[in-house]
Amino acid sequence: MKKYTIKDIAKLAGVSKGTVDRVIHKRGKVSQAALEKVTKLLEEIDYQPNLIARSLKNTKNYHICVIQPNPEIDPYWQPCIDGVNDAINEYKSFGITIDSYFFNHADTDSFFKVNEEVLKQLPDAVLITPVFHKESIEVIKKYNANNVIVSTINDPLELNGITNYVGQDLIQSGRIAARLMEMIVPRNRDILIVHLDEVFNNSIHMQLKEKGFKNYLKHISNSNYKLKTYSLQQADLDEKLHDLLNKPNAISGIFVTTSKVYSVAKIVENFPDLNIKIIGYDLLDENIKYLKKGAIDFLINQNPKHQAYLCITQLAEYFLFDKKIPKQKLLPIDIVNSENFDGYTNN
Amino acid sequence: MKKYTIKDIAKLAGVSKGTVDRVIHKRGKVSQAALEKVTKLLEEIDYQPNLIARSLKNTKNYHICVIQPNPEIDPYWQPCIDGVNDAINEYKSFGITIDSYFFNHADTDSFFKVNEEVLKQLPDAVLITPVFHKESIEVIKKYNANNVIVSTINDPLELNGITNYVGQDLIQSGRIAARLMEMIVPRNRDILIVHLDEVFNNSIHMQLKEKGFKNYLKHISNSNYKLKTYSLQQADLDEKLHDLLNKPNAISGIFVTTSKVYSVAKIVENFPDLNIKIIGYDLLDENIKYLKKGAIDFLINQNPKHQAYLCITQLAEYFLFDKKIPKQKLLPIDIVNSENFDGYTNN
DNA sequence: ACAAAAAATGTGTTCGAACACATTGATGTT
DNA sequence: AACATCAATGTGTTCGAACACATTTTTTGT
Repeated sequence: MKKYTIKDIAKLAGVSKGTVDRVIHKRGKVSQAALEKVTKLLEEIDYQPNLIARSLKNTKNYHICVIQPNPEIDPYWQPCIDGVNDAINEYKSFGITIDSYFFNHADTDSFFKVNEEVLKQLPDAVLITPVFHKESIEVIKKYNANNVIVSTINDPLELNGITNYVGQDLIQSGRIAARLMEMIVPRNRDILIVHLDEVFNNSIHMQLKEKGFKNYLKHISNSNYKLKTYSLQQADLDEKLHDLLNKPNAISGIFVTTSKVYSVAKIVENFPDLNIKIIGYDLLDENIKYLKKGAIDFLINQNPKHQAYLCITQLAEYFLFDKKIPKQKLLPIDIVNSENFDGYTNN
Repeated sequence: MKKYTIKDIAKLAGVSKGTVDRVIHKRGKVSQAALEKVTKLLEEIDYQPNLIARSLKNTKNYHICVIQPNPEIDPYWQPCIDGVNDAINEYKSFGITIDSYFFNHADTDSFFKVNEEVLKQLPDAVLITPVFHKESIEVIKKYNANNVIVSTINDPLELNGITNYVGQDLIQSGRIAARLMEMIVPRNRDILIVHLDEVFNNSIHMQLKEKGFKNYLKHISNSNYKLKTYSLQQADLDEKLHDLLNKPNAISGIFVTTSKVYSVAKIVENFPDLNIKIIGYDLLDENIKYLKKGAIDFLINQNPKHQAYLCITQLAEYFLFDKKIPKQKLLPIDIVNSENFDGYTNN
């Protein structure tokens, strides 16, 4: 199982390593005879270039900028930083530098400002978390014009300018929630779908989850759930939810399409007799607290940490080892309950 | 953000690269003055050696042998091969060769024979799937005596001779099943725990799962489930299960601790009125078929493919880049239903 | 047939770390 | 003073691929 080098092949073919190199890289300037001889040999021994030697030659330092919402404003984004940090540690000695930039996810201006700053630096790639739908499309165009590779996570923009998207199938995500709900909420009951955020949010992921949720329940026979949808900001939640829970024909299940499910659980906790089942998103500490108590029944893990990590990893492997980047990478959608959350938080 | 090389540091410290090298590798033969100057400089600029250059120098070809049950006899083991193949593709151009060896998981002799063959080759590392508990301990001792690194997956042997174990917390795995069962089976009902395999199996993972399952149910108040445990080989299943299902006070939930859950579902299917909930293990095609139909309610994914892949990856990164191997790596325990299995099978 | 142009082929250097080997300088011994 | 000893330091080569540059061979035009 010898490892063949260019030199070995040159000797075997009776030519110089320069010629072998020209054949491998299709640089031309090679006679038909030499071309055939070397090509045949390369195939025969299944030549695999030593990627370590190859990338050693390439001494360039690659620069990746990460642009994401400030986790101090919304803690949901903290795992992204952790994922990025893991990637930094893994690749810093390979000549890849990564800088993070934060914007306020309630303020499109800050988003534009940060992107301008990044664009000035002309990094090799940017990783954008597109919470602002149409604004993101705008800035991505600018990056494309400047040959900056654009990667996105979390929210599929369906855009040509994006090199790779790492995320989840959000419609399917909604279907999963519906299937779980079906298993734990008796038929004919009322189920609430709640879109909940601190601020107005023009990203579409909540709508896609709702679509999947309804879609699943529509196609099972005799389900007869009564569905109601509310789009709320956190400030309004308390009043609205109390209204609903105090009505006579109360609800039996709540599907919260965001990571803010803990604030729903906090209120519902006070109505233990209603035996309301709650399903929501993401492994925030606050969510896990209620999951352990049994106030939240299931959490669906969007795995932002792994999304960010994987995205950076793909870029790094592309720069360093010429590895192809898949246009889209859909991560598994983890179902989390009070017993298995540990495996997802400690990774 | 310049990347400093040994040469840079030599120049800055006013010494030769040889001296810097001696400091970095603590080879001695360096004056106190030079040592201090270089050490200080290294810290100041947080010197990170270029791992690519370092490993280029190391031209050794590492050899890893994988020893696992023959997937043609038990298809559960096919994903391991897929995981290993992924790893092969990823590392073949880095000077890592991997050979697979299969044994019959019903025949300890074949296990010994294969291990003998592997030992003769003196590979750098072996990846063993220890389905035979005490036999595995025996062969691992031999590998240790010959300085062959031993990695294991799937079944924690709690043994000193093992360099790394990649797997899951099996007790917790049982608890997860119990938590799910609790959510979908009404209280006071009968629940069956079934250990099911084609052959007699002396590995302990089934016992650990049972322990976790019982442990969880014991500690919830008023659960009052009646638990019964059966250890069966597939040949005896049909008769035994029919017996049980035809009794008056029939069971409402079945927890199968192995991947053979499909053969339970196949029988239970014929008793739709009993509305029996089934939870089992692993994403075999046959299991997913029943999961989709609703005959199986949940599958717990042990992710053998990722276990194998990760194990090889860790070894490779250790050989190539001196990366530390964690003694134990516990993978998350995935809860799979009819809607999210796709994300786990297509990876 | 011969020079010039073009094509084919060969040679040598580089990347950064590792290490074998060579050189320097200080100290001690006779 | 001459020489051996030994610690400290410096130099040069290697790993495999990539590519610039040098050299040889072939083709073309007159």
